Amino acid sequence: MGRGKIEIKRIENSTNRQVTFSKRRNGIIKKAREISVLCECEVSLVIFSSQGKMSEYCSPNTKLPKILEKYQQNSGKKLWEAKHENLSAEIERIKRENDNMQIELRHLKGEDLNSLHPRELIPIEAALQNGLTGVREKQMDFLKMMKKNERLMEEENKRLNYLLHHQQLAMEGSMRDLDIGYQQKERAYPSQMPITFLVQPTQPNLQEAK
Amino acid sequence: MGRGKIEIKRIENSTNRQVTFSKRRNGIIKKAREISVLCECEVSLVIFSSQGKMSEYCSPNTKLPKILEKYQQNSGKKLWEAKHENLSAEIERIKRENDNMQIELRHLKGEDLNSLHPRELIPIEAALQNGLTGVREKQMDFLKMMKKNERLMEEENKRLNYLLHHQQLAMEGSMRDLDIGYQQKERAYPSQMPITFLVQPTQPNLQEAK
DNA sequence: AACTATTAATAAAT
DNA sequence: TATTTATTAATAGTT
Repeated sequence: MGRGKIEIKRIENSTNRQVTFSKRRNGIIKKAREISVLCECEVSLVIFSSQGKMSEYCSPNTKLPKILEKYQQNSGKKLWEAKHENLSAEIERIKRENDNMQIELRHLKGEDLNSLHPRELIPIEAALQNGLTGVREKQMDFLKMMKKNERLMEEENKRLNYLLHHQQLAMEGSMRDLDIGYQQKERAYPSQMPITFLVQPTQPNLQEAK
Repeated sequence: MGRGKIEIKRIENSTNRQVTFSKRRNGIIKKAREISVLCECEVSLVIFSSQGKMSEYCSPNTKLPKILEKYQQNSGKKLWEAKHENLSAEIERIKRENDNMQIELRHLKGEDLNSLHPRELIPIEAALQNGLTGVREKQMDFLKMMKKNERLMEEENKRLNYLLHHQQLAMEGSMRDLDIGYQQKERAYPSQMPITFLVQPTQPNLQEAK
């Protein structure tokens, strides 16, 4: 059709090819729309020109993903399924793992025990006993550490008390040399205890052991 | 084109529509092939008839997935990416769940306790104590049930013993009436115990309670 | 981008 | 369903 018949092979003249592309692209898109309307069918048409420009037609009331889904089912070809299969398999694997842990957890919490054989209770009991021992050991560790810290704090306290007391004695001595009246007023407060209580030992290390 | 002009709207006559579909489908596929050859472009055409039959054309040296990949890039539309993202998100979610359970399990098993604050040990200890109580309760239940079954079996045994004994006495009675000499020979074996031991009570139900 | 001679597609008939 | 044919539609080459 046209002023002359043409062979169906690549059009060498670039401009010509470009023009023909434009005309035929419009033609084929029109045809696609026509068949979809006339015959109530789903059509998906995607064209990339040699310059990479995209044109598309998709029949109304239809979305490309839907058509592609059907395409996969019909052709048995994998478009993106392969990518998804990996992910789906991964999900399955993790879910199974999850379920197993869930069951184990429930058993350890004393739930769903009726489904178990008496034999199966034994390792669970052992694990619980073991865990309890571990937790209590850890608690004892903490207790010991706290006691140790307390002891250290007491000693530090004593040491600071001692230092303070001596410092005060020294200060009182030098003040007495400067102003006897003022010093006497100060002396009305018992000096040792209040000052000592203001001293805070550094935060004891509760995470000592690893 | 044809014997008359037609309006572009659904062809109501089913046969006609079918015929037109067939002709135009061939036509559009031919056009698709022609433009792809003449103009060196990539074409993907998928058609589903109203009966659900699929036809397709894909330009040579091209695969549909490749075209669709380009389609996604060009259109910005998500064909399968959305699904992909959903699956990935799902995986993340389950993995997090998984990790949490793993940690809980390890703690219950007395592992990785050093990372915990002493405060956090308390609920763990409680859960373990609770679980242990549950498991031991269940074990006690089984024990009780077994003892009960044993008692039932003993009683059944006694009953069967009693019945057997009486039956034997009855048999001996009637045999004595028939043949005194033969019967005396039989009497040489003590009859009660061996026969009784051959009686097996029916399988006791170990899964009684729910 | 518009025109038009010519081919191609196809609607209706067979 | 396939073929034929009259007619319309598409388009190659031209302007």
